[in-house]
Amino acid sequence: MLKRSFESSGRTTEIHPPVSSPASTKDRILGAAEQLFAQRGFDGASLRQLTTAAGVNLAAVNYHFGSKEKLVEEVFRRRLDALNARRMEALARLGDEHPPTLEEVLDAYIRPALELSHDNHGSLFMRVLARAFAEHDDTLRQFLSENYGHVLRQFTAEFARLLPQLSKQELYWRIDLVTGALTHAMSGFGIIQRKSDVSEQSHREQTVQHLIRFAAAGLSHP
Amino acid sequence: MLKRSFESSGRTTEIHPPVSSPASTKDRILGAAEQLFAQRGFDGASLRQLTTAAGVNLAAVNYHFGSKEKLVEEVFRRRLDALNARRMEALARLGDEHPPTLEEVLDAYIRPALELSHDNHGSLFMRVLARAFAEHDDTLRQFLSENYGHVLRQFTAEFARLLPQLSKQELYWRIDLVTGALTHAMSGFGIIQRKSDVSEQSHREQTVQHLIRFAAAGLSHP
DNA sequence: TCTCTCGTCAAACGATCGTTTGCCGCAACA
DNA sequence: TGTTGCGGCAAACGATCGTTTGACGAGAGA
Repeated sequence: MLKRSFESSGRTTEIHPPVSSPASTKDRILGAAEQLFAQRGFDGASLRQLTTAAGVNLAAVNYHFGSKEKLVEEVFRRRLDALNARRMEALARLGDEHPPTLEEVLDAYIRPALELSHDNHGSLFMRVLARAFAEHDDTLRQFLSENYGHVLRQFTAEFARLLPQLSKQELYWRIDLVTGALTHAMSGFGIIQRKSDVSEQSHREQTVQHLIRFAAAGLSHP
Repeated sequence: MLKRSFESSGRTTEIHPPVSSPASTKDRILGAAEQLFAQRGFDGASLRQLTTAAGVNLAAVNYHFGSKEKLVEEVFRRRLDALNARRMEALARLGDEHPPTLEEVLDAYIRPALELSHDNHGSLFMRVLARAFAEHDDTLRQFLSENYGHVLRQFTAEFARLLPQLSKQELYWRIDLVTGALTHAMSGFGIIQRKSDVSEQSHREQTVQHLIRFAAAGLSHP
């Protein structure tokens, strides 16, 4: 019957994701979609598998999201809105006292992503993100560029200020390589085994430091 | 009717790929498959699109390769056999006179891949490879590990010898990050625009040096 | 109480998928 | 000159895909 448009899909009524105890149909779909998209890809996961896993009717996806493609976008939006907001906050907080160092800027970029990838379902989402990078789907790339391009531009400007010796072309090159390394690592290829004698938190801190030092070396080498 | 097994598929009669002027049906399929897999993914490219592009009958794929999955493997095998052979040759050639440097080992690993990615269809194949990394398809990963794992192990051993200060865990970590960066870059994300005033060859040489220095910095930073 | 909207549901739609079938023509070989 | 087997072809197979439909019940508002 009535189909709610993508832009007005309840974003005023519920600011934060699930919270409600049994989880709404929309949130159950989003959760199952994230998991199945990560495991089998956007095309590989069918709406029938997805709705069965979520315990909802097949038609629910088209009713609540309009189409499978819109569902994909919503999966991204739900995570990336929070992720990039935290990145921007962290970056803004840096300039308060002194000009930030390269490692501090990298920390602002990397730490929110790593915290997300250590969430309950966050690591699944990082795989989804890696898939999106590998698939040269223009529609999805345009969506990402339009909605979150300003974050990358802001960080790029910061890197350019910190690495004035690099030409624009060189800088873009290195940022691209760093992006590839981080995406690859955080999508779960990097088998970051936590030893049983270190806490979850200290392990994460070690990983953050590891990634930051690698990225800093790749960006600033002579 | 008769279906030739995967292992004996004419690898004795024609050592090198196409060469024959109008190209055999098998090679036309392989070429079209490489292109379409790169553009639309393994699932996204249908056998009908593929055989139409190749100018062959729909049934030809199952006749010559047995199944779509076997075709995927053959696409990989055709490129990776040559690629990894050249890598191993380059690595073996290094030890002749003096113990190799880190940059020389990286050169042996990177240069063959970059030359492939600048080939006619080679760059398409690097995209296929990036997709394979992103898709956590166990069958495909096992195939890659079984057939080309020894190459990665050989280079890893060389890196371990050159970077004795790193723990095993640290070394694996860094190799993984470098792998992600190189895969990402060479699959065509890195927009390596060649300026019109430099030759193709000198541009490639610059790119090789760029990647080597980035990888060396990431591997050996304190 | 009547009406209308919303969410859910089973069922079906047409399209497309990978694979299989049976037939045909050509070339090699006896 | 028959026979045999390989490769190509159109056509169809059953399965699965994303999407749409129409009916049904619960709940809010008049």
